[in-house]
Amino acid sequence: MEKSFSTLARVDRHTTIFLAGSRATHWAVVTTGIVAECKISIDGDRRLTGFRLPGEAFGVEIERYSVTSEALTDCVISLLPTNAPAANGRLLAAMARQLKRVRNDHLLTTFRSVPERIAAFLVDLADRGLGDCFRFPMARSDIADFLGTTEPTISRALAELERRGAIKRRPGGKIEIMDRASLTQATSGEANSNPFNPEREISHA
Amino acid sequence: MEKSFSTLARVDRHTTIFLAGSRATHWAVVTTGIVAECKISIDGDRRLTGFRLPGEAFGVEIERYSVTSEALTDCVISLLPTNAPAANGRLLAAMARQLKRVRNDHLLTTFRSVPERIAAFLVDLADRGLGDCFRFPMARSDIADFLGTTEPTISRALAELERRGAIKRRPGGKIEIMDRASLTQATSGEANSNPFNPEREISHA
DNA sequence: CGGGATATTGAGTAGAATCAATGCAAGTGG
DNA sequence: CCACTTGCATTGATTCTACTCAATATCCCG
Repeated sequence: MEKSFSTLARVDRHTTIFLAGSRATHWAVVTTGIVAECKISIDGDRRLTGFRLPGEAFGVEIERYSVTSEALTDCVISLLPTNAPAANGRLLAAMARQLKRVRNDHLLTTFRSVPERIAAFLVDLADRGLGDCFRFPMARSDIADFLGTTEPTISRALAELERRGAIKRRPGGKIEIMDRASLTQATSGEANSNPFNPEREISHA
Repeated sequence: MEKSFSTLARVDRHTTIFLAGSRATHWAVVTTGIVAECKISIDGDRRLTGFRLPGEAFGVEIERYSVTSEALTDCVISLLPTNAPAANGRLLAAMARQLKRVRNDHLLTTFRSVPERIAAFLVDLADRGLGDCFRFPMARSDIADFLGTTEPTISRALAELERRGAIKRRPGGKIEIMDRASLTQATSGEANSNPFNPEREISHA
């Protein structure tokens, strides 16, 4: 793999990194912190469409950004130019991965009940590198925004999942996944691994 | 624009065109008919993630397809090879458009109430070439599947929108958009055009 | 040890799902 | 050519999930 020109940048919490509608000159990879992709309506309503964890890309578009990328925590990101002919194949590969990720984000929000969505979200985060015992790296309000629900309902859903023995709440706000099967079958009623994913993403560029 | 090798294919209703998980050798553009992208779980649960109308592309991926593409009606599609080095820029452009479309599909499903989602969906279809008076090109059950609701609820939502004067049901199952503003403000509470779209897609390859 | 933000719990209610029945339209065979 | 069948859409009655508004608890930081 050839070396391409990337620059590291430090970004404060709540900073807009790429603005929807503006020219897509760069794309980026999260080094540390959490970035959210979102749409913001005229009246200030914000809708999160996905989270980007360390190692994941965002802003992978041509022409103009279709979503706003915002740092949910203090972040370090790696910026790459969109128009670098030498790295064209790389942009294509990144965009293909991005497409799969966006589809996955979408899928997580399609489950009918909130406990199902939370369960799927937990498994997704675990598989994306957080492991089986972690603290949510983003606020409840952000999760609620992404999953199309509210903070109280998230709390209740977590309580419900704990009652079922699927998870356990640990001190420090940590959540441990105790019974993966019961979490994934909460999302399908039958199968014992995420039934919608033909193959899991293994690595990131 | 250079000529690229595409082949036309006729596809019967309910046929799977690309299967999630299989090798992505081709992508395609709908010529006539309606194609749906969906995820299918082990237990047969189907979840539609988006509709592709004439002129729109689907299956634009590398390596493997992450969703299944299925003909909802009898279709004619135009197939293009994924690995055609001469048309690499074309694939990138198609994928970038696809990414925007998938994001838009996702966004349509994020509105909290069903009337909001239906309203946004109506405006979206109108803007994607169906105009202001059309018959839904797909079954109610497919719309329900896509919008995360049920057929009865769709009927009620349409009745509600008609009561508000936003739409009018015409003979032959047609629906006419009477008051676009009231439809779009049903999706935000304030603004008078889709508040989430920084720019509308104008053309297709 | 306070104080502010964040998270959980509680009571009441609204919206949508469910189950079931009816309406409607197009196609088929007698 | 009309009755029947079949698939699709709408309407109705009930149940239940999850939202809302509010209060309380917990965590983290100075």
